[in-house]
Amino acid sequence: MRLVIARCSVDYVGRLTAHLPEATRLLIHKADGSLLVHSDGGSYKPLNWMSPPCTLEVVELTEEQRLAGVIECWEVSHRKSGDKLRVSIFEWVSDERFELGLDPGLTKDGVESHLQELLAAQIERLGDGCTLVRREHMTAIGPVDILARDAEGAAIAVEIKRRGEIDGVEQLTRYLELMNRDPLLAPVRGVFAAQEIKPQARTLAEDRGIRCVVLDYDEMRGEESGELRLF
Amino acid sequence: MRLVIARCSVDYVGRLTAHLPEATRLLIHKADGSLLVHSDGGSYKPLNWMSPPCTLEVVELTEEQRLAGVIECWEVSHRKSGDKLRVSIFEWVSDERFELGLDPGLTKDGVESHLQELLAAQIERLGDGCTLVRREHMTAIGPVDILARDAEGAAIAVEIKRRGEIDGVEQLTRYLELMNRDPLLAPVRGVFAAQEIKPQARTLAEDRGIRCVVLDYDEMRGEESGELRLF
DNA sequence: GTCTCTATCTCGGAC
DNA sequence: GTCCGAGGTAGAGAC
Repeated sequence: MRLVIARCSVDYVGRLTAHLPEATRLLIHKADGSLLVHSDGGSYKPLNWMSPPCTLEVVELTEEQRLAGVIECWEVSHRKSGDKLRVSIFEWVSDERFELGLDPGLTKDGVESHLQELLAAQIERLGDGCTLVRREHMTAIGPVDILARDAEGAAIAVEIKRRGEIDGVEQLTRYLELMNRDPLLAPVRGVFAAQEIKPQARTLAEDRGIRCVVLDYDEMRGEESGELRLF
Repeated sequence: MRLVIARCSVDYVGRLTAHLPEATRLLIHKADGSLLVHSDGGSYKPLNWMSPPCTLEVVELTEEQRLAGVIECWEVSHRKSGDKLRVSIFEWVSDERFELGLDPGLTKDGVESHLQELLAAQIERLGDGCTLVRREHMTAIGPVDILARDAEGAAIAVEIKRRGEIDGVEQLTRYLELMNRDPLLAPVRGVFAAQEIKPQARTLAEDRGIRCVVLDYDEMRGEESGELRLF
């Protein structure tokens, strides 16, 4: 990894055109060839960048650049898309290299799949007498998160999100339309389950006869660990 | 901006739980308090991070940590959500500070708004005799990108995307449903215009009677500059 | 390879 | 502030 602090301007030409005026910034050139341009704020996302696979080339300065005060120019090109990042350097502040080695990487827990797991194990949260048919029930246009049956045996299709927004309702609507054409399943009712459901999404869902269920993640996790203690 | 290279492990507790095992990494502590943890690859997105507004605190080491070889421990807490990032440092490799100052920021060009501008100026691409009514025509659920009328005076609602995908068709469908309830506008036809239209989106659109129009950005830009030259 | 959906999405704009 | 839509979305997983 090469870390450079320099006064520079940056131009990107690719899926869009973008320009960064001259200022002092952090340039991170990673071992995989990628380049990140960071300012001292506006976290996480670089001001500009080039993703791997790409190559950095120090290019010859034109007379025009030299007169403008440029002392070095980098051209970072994406190997497939042809996108280009041009960094014009006006002043070096710092330039260092470090050997970091491979990173063991991040382990995560607590996302949508966990919610799905918990709801499958606590399917009665959909209503008394509900039973699980299966998780990831396949349809022609993709898997429905949970397929269940109510106390009377009628099918229920459940779409689970961490945050329930309009596109989740649309997704469930497409599944329901398709599943209701299957005489073995129809009629299928829809349930939109999420930790948090946005007002617009709730309105759209209820307008379409889809029931909204807010899931309490901590409570569900507590119930799971409580059950585990019984064994 | 403080740049640290250190052997460290990182734990995040917040919207999810995540852990990074001990390894040498780059820690970027920005002027706004945010912290980024980067490895030497997998560009753009940090392995872990904390967004502003947040505060970094050097916390007392427990006996357990000391025995495990930790020499310093940071706790970065988000001021509102309570999310926490804990960085346990085992070895310092480098530690430097730089004054970068405020960044003038990025200027962009070439996105959806420009496509909208161009299509408004070249509205005949929708068909001979078409006329522009207005851009960003407001409806109760949001603005329609372009409202136009065909040679016969019938209304046309246009949704513009850089890449036309299913959710864009759903969005236009919602607008059309609403607009067709308005006796002053109805009947309103839909046009889905994009630089590139995905097969699934095209199928869905045509199934709903929405016409698909592929926009050639370079050609439209050329026509614009060609017209400008005439003046 | 393609397509699809998630994301500690981030970011900006409107209300 | 909240809500909503766009993104050079990126990234993972299924087919």
